[in-house]
Amino acid sequence: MKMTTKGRYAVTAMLDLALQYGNAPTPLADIAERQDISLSYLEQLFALLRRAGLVTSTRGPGGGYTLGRQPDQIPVSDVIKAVNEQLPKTDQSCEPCYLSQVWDELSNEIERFLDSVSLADVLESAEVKNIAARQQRIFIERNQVTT
Amino acid sequence: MKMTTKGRYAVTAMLDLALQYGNAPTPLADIAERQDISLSYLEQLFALLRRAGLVTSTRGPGGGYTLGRQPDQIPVSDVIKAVNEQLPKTDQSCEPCYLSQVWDELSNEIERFLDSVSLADVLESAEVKNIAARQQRIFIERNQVTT
DNA sequence: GGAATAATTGACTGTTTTACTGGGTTATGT
DNA sequence: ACATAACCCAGTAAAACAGTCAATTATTCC
Repeated sequence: MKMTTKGRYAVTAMLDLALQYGNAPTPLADIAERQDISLSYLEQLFALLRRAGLVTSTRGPGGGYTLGRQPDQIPVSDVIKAVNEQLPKTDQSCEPCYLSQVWDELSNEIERFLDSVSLADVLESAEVKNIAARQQRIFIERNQVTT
Repeated sequence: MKMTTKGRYAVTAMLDLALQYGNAPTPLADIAERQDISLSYLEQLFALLRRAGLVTSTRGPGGGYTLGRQPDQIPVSDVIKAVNEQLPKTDQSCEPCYLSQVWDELSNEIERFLDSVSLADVLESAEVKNIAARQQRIFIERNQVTT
């Protein structure tokens, strides 16, 4: 799981869309102004988000973008992965450097956390910590069995 | 909390050092070979790590680097922050874009998680999930009070 | 049909970060 | 003295980031 400012832009824009959910499609120009992001940069990001099926588009006047699913059905991790998508992930052939794999485990732990947090969750800011707690209750159970 | 490959390099190298903890100082050349990282790049990273007090150095033959503290006293977050340290964090003057702040909360949640995971924890790979669980038990309590 | 809207596409630019190369100097143990 | 290894610095190719600009296409509204 990569955490960069690019992912931050994408998530912020998606949160904006989530706030408009249920209303008419939102033009990128509106998001650009509200979130202070360059319109053309948003276009790039939304091309990726659309390819990932996270948003649907409507052209013409009154058109714009809409969330592809309900805000509570879109994990933050999906948004981040959509804009970061680089495939060269697993480098085999590296026998002695299992330490990199140890790092990967840590990274996966974070990914699992973001898997469990939806856009709707994030919007109810105070709620975020509850989600963390709820999701980690699963960890506890998992470890009570394993350990 | 920024998660990049740079941080991954740094953490991997520090984990290598953690494995040698208690022995003689480890030359960067050894780490470079074992972890397949460019020596000069390691030098750059260790300059930052040393400035952060995470490692101590010994010059001359038989010299090298040693962890500044015990492996269980060094959180992963410290390592990542040490090599990423860029100060321009808080951009005030942005009144309407509270959505960015919402993202920050999420980012902080991850940072808190990595605060609670030490190098020693990471090494006992299986242990990582236990840490996650333990740390989140605190969240639960925190939220039981708050909610 | 014509005009405005807004997505879609693509090429192109400047800046920053990444990851690395290579050179040197300084300290230190043998 | 000499080898070792940290330290320091200058440069650099490639990538990622963030944005600009222009053109095209689909749609709605008049």
